[in-house]
Amino acid sequence: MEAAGISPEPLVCLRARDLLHTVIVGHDGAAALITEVEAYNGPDDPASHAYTRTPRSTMMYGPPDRLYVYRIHGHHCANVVTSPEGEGAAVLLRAGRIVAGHAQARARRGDVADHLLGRGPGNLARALGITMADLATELTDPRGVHLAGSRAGGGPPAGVGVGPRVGVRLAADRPWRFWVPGEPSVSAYRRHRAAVGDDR
DNA sequence: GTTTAGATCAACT
DNA sequence: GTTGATCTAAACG
Repeated sequence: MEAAGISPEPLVCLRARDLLHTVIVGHDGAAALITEVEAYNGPDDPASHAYTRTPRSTMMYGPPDRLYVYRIHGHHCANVVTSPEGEGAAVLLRAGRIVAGHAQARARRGDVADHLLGRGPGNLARALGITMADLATELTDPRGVHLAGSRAGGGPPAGVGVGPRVGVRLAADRPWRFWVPGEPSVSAYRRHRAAVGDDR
């Protein structure tokens, strides 16, 4: 019997919330205020690449504040490893508002409206110039792609939107997506066509 | 065995 | 028209 058991959010969700309204600096001066993220909880999350442990996913089990990049549909997606060594949790950067280097971002993305430059994980990565070459980048090292030390959006967001992750097939109902309400750069929810929930 | 490159198609703008 | 923690297949060790 579930005694009013609202399952507590894993730590990675708190880290995901923390990343909102922080700035990620990409290549050639392009930078984005993070407005939408998703949490992936390693071995306890069927939707995570770390669910099966391989030489590749081992990187996610490594030290935090490193960049995990993967390809999908010919695009790249950027994740931040957030957990201490051994846990394999990471946060997908789903959207951001370009706050610097608009010209560079637009050169890579094409001539689109500002709020569309970093809308969606593939677009955000492209706007920032992130590719597989940036895999395992130290996000604390200002020489390359990195996270700004502190929030530059005027502080933490007033409220945070919460909902299920976009486009995942497995564990589709876990509300581990977080976004800044009112941000036009946040993408709409799209459920996977063959989405499957958890059995627990 | 694992990893990267490309593609498909429902949902979105 | 555009996008994407899916999917298949080719490349690699």
